[in-house]
Amino acid sequence: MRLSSLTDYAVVMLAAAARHCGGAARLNATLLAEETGLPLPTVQKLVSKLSAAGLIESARGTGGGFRLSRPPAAITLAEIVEAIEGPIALTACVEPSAHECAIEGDCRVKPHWNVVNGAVRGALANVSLASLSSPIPLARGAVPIAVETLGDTPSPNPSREREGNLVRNA
Amino acid sequence: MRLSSLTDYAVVMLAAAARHCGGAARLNATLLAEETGLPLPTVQKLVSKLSAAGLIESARGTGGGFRLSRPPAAITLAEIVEAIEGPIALTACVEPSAHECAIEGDCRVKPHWNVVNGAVRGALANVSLASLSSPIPLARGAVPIAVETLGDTPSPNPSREREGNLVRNA
DNA sequence: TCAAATCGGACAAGATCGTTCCGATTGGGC
DNA sequence: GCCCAATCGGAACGATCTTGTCCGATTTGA
Repeated sequence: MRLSSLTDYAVVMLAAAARHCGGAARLNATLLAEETGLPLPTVQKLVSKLSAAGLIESARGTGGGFRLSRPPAAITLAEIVEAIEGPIALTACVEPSAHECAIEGDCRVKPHWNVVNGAVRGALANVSLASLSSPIPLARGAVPIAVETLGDTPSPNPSREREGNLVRNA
Repeated sequence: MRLSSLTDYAVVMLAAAARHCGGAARLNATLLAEETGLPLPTVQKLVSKLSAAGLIESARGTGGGFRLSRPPAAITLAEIVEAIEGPIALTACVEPSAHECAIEGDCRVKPHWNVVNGAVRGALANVSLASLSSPIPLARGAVPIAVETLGDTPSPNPSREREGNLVRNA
């Protein structure tokens, strides 16, 4: 239930790019690497994936670089996640490709996964890059926030630590 | 953005348990392993985690077994996910433990992650185990389904295949 | 006292993730 | 018209995590 680190980095990088004249100016990977604190090769890889997904337009050669292909308000978090990690699919069931789940027709759980998957994707699609780069977090009315029993479960398996993440500035 | 396989198996296992007299009868791991097609050691590991999380009550010794500690309608999908994978945290930012994200106070993206994380968790908390084991998927009114631009992005990186999943019956 | 069943830890195999390096391509300067 | 510099793009490597399995310890009923 965690996004990959690359997705996290991509959000930070795109948010930084959105603050540069709303994506109108042309940026290069070196500049953004210095600004965000991410390693340059990592930024380059992100640029590759985001360009392949159509979220940014890149130009090669001297003085080249890239810029957002759309205004930040028209880019959703769901698109960023899908650009880096592929289609949003909580389980193998909801992916369109064929899977060898025995007695797929009789599975009573499978139909529900599509609903849950759509709900999760909707939560991500409600967040735009523009709101992500704004200084104050505005709780959108369309996003349901349900954190009722968050302090009940006292960290079932606290052995799941991953401290080795890259230091980043944003 | 994908749940682990063990979480998928836990849902299948609990849904099968819920269908046994609503969790009133006492079950054992061997019976459920045969019924779901999951390997017995995997079911045993799941029973351990779910018992530690308080979702099921287990009794040792001859004639022992386990049963749901609550009615299926009172167990949510979010709780199952947290029991197996730990707290729901899309990024390292939203976890309560301290992280060395440089200039955390100046990060403009971090506050938004809490909102997004709550929305995703809310989508999972709206699904109960009872609805998960019902034959017909009822789209709950509280769950926002937004799949507007699902066919636009033509599978950015289709190399993400994971076919080696266990065959399961549900 | 024995048998049945859970509980906990340990282990190897596999896949995935993150990083780094190097080649291909393009545009400007001479 | 040619060369050089700067950049994107793809491939490969190592590290880390997850997964699946097994075995011994503990507990309870017959």
